[in-house]
Amino acid sequence: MASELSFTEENYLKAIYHISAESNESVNTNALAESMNTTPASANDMVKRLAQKNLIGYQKYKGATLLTKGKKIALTIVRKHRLWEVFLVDKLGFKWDEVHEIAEQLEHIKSPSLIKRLDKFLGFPTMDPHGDPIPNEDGIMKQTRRASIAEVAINTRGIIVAVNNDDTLLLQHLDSLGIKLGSRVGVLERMDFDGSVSISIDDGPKQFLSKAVAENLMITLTDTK
Amino acid sequence: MASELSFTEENYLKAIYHISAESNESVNTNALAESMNTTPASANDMVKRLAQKNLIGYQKYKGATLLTKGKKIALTIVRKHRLWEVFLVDKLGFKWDEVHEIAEQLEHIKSPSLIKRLDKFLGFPTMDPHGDPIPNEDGIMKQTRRASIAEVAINTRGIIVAVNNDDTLLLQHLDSLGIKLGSRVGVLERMDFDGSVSISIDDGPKQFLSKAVAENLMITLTDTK
DNA sequence: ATTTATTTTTAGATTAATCTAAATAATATT
DNA sequence: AATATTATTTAGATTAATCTAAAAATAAAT
Ligand SMILES: [Mn+2]
Ligand SMILES: [Mn+2]
Ligand SMILES: [Mn+2]
Ligand SMILES: [Mn+2]
Repeated sequence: MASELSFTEENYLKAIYHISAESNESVNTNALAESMNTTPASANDMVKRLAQKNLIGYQKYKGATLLTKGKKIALTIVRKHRLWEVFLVDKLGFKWDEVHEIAEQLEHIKSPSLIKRLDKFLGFPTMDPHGDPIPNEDGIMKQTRRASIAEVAINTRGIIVAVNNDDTLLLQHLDSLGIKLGSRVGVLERMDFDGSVSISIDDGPKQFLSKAVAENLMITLTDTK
Repeated sequence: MASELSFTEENYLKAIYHISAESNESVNTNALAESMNTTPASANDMVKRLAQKNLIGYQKYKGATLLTKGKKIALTIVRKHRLWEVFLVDKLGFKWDEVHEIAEQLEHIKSPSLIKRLDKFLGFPTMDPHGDPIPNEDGIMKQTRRASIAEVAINTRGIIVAVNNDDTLLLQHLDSLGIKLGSRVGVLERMDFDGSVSISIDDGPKQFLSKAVAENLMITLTDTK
């Protein structure tokens, strides 16, 4: 049977999913431990547990990879996390930099019908407040083509669809600049010296972003004119 | 510091609250164990833990009582449970007999601002879908005067505000009779032989209720005419 | 190819929450 | 008052999840 996973097991599966989504490689113990804010010994213990349950593939010294069943669970957690974030922002009026920790708890509520109804109540959203795609019930999410403002060509225009960083300080900085999801961005100039860029938001005045900030701002390419 | 209670500790506090709400006596080990679906040994262990934390008063062989701090926590859990039940019914369209188990999970989400916003989003309700009062932030709830249909005088009129039983079979039976919270009831007759009663719902046709059903239907007294 | 450094795994402890079975205390019954 | 019954507590184990410290394997550097 499904045998009901613990919150901890679910969180590990999600961490393995997120880490391997970037690298496409098997997830090594140290990276997993760091992501989970725990020790390599603990991560190793859990990896063995999850392998036992046929949720991940694991061989000694060779890291972990999600198996079909584990990946499906991970995507369900991601789906719930992002749907709840939409609820918190759209319905309860939270700001987008306040919702992650609460969603971290809500994502573990076990009730398929709850998520079905929540999805409908929210109007079947495809993106969370940070622009990350929401997997559907089958774990499929439409991958929008993206690039960071730091790497995009001059004169590129696009729409901000994601911020690759949950750091509250960054999110608040963006708020103060009037930058939010859905903002239309034009990339005007790039200083080769430090990688900083000048941009305009919604055809407003020129503003400057450091490379560190620009790297975290993902846009969909709409127009290169 | 608050030191963050576990779900289990919260559930025990809530159970102690509910059991002692009826009897006004200290809660004995066996009753607590039964309510928690566990063994007396486990309940006894937990009672010692909670006493250690000054949440409950406890002396060997003399049962447990909530202390100020523990009662406040218990009432917060009850508040969250009932607010979430309102959400599930009013916003997501669940039926009132489907929400308890989900609320049992949601009640443990830790975020005061979430509950504040949820309360506002729901329009500051004072009753949950089963007619139970929702404690405010200070743990105060307005106690409506209630009586069961089984004990009320003939010709009493009132509004159904609670069903004293979570049994799905009962709740479905009531649904089939068109009886729900907020229904206006007139008590027409009572058979002394078996305690069954005839009533009308919302001035509709005469319907019969067994004593067992009538006992679980609580009304507020509006009119004795 | 050795040596050094890093990563990964194991061994052994700890804490929360639970259980079974046995012991003890409190009640109830003769 | 002695005995039987019931309620409560303790003793000893178990499981999940975690840790520290030590051992083993792999990778990197000389
Ligand atoms: Mn998030
Ligand atoms: Mn989580
Ligand atoms: Mn309930
Ligand atoms: Mn609960």
